[in-house]
Amino acid sequence: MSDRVVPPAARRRRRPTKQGVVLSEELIVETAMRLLGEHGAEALSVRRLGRALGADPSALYRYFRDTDELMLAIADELIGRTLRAWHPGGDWVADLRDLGLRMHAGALAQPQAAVLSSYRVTGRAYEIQAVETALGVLRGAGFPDAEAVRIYHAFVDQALAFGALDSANKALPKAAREAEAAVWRATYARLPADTHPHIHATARHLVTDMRHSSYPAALDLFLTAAAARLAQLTAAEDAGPV
Amino acid sequence: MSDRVVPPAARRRRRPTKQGVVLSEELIVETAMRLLGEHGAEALSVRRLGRALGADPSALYRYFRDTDELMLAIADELIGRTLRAWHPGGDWVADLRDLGLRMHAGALAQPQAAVLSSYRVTGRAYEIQAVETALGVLRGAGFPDAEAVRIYHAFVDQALAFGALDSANKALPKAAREAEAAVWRATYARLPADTHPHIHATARHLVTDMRHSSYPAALDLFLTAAAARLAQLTAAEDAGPV
DNA sequence: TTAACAGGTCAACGGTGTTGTCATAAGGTG
DNA sequence: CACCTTATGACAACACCGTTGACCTGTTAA
Repeated sequence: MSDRVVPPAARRRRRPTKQGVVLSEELIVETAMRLLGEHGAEALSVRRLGRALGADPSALYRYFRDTDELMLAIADELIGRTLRAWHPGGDWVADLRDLGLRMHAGALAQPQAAVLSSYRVTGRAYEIQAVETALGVLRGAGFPDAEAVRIYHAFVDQALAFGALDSANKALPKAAREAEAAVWRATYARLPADTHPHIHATARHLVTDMRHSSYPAALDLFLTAAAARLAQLTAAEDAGPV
Repeated sequence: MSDRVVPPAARRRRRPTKQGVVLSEELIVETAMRLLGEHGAEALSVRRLGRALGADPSALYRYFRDTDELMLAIADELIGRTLRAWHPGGDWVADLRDLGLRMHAGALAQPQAAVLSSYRVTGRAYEIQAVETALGVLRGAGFPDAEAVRIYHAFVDQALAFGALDSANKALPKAAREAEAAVWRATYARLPADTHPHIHATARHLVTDMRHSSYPAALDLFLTAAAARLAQLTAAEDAGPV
């Protein structure tokens, strides 16, 4: 039964469900995102989504082949939102910092979509647009092509990787997340100085620091190093022959 | 029934299962990792694990409170393997680079386990040992406590995040991975210069560069920035009052 | 030798994604 | 307007999943 899903363009009849709701791809994605936002990652299941929509769970399979396809639709919408909100201003370091933070925040806004989509190359419109723009920022800053690609690659993977890591953590059941916070307070903060001198000495910092994402710090280190690299490259160019 | 799990130290009787297997925490973790490696993440369930062990699924609950605790045990074993192979030599930059590359390689060696465990704080023995050692390297290098924790946090999260990202990609079904490579060759490399000038200009580099992990590059940028930060800190200290 | 009990087994519960089948309302056609 | 086709929603069932309470039995300490 592989022809269960009808391509969106071919949809014409919109029979309402028993409860009077007229389904559509958009409505389903929208409702799924609302469920995720309101009740967390574990609240999203085909059955719950069906209930929230006022439709039989199996009706969703007329719109998405499986849950994975639904996740990708959510992820795609996410990329679009991030990109639409970003407006480069001319300072390449500031622009990249802004883009990175927006990608990270966008991932955290829909953690479980981010977890599933971060490591995929879609080749779709929004992604291409993002690559083009980011590369433009780096080349405009003065990076030679090969270097621009290297920096771009590291930058985007870092944003995606941290986005996924922090999203995965955020998507954890509440009990597990609280247990992790407790580990820092109850286990690490109580290790004695004689067996674990370094943890003991920094325990206070560990408890406060490990609660938050390290992405902003990592991003700033990244941008610092990238700027240094650019300075180094242009200096070599100025000194050398044409 | 919260006393279902008996602490490992208190275990004494080891009744074999119906099929003659003598269970243990180690055997369960080992078997779980083998299942992950052989049949992918979706092959790991309590019931399948029980079958693979030759025991009733519910027997596992004598060793782990729930599946989450089992995941943490797997994560810790992964850390342990990496840690045992790492021997710091005194140069903090070289040591951290080596540790980062080993963590990344360790994740790729067990991609399925890495994907599931990278974002967990276990509070178990190996993890504690890893935190202690890495903090020691940074404090030994001269970072003040708060800064050592910040750098440590960014470093370890970066290694885990890239490890998970690249693992997830590696664990993709073969067809999907090939499709992704094709996207760079067939879609990105063919975009015309007038609509996508930056992608067009760097297409050659994109095709070759995006195939590989960007972690080594990101790690080197990270270490460069960290070293610069240390120099800056010690310079300020030398200049200022005692 | 025996009594306690750790630990393996069984059966059941309420959840999950998914699919084969059926019924029916929407929409085109005459 | 009536008729026919068919898209699409509903239903029921399947095979899983994690988890738990009750039971049973081999191991071990006394």
